[in-house]
Amino acid sequence: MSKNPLKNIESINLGGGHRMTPQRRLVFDVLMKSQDHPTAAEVFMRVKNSMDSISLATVYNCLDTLVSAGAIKQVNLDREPSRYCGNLEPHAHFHCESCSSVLDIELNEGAEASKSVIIPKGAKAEKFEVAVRGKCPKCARRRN
Amino acid sequence: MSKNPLKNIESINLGGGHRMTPQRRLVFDVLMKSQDHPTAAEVFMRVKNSMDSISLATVYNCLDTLVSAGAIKQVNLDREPSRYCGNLEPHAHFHCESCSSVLDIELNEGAEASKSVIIPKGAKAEKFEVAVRGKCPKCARRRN
DNA sequence: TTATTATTTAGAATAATTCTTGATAAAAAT
DNA sequence: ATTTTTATCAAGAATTATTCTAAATAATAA
Repeated sequence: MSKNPLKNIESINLGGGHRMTPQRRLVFDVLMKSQDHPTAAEVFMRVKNSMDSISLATVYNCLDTLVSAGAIKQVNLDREPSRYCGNLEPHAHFHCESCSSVLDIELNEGAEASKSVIIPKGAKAEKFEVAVRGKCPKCARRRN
Repeated sequence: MSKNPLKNIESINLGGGHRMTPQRRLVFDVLMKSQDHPTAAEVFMRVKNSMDSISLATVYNCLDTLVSAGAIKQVNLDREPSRYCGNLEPHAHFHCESCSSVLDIELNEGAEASKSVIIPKGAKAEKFEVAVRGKCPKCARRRN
């Protein structure tokens, strides 16, 4: 189960007249239940179990809406399909170069990523993102 | 001019029987002369000035070969087209959310990004990447 | 109710990138 | 020097993730 301070979907304010719909609820629930970082296509397959009539376009729409509302996170690594993440706690991502899986990794208190770079004069830094690439525990063990 | 320890293209070993060709040389030269981080399409346009017959597919091929050889870097931010970077010095990227430009930013000695995250037991971290998002000096000034 | 606005769906469209194929060129072998 | 092998190039087709379009449906507001 992902760490998400939103007790449930009902507490999400989608904003701007957006409605909470069965489709959005299901997409959100799937992400809350997911340990991995599914792509839109994977979310689609999982949601289809509960609602066979849902379309891939709707899954994309729902994911976009939930990302905009700050209810979930979108994770982009390299040129691979976007992945989605229900963990709203600040964290970074570990990207396995062997199996392409994505793992959440914890941030070290007191060693913020923001301290590791020198922001150019006049620029306004808003978000810092750390991505680690390598071999996940499973793949490292198999030494492939 | 990008910081690149390779004096010139001739010193690049492409490896595995790969040849240094006029097209690869030109693509490399364009990146050496670029301050920005051009996309493949932009590299294509710039290279076309020197060699009108070159094709976009060839530019993609050359970029891939040069990236594999370690002569240039590929920079992927969000789902935007890949950008290419002739700066081989360790550095991070600042991504402007207003104009989509990409700036190289320096790393702070002694505050390595690797210290900011906790690598899972058993995983082998190979590369650390810091990306900063915000407004570049130009866009921050215009407050848009 | 009626009018307005948001949502869903299926499929078409888009765009970056990769793949395919035949032609060309360079390198290696004879 | 030819022949053979291998690598490269170019044009365009194919792929794939994602977005867009348009019509149907549903929810909300008037």
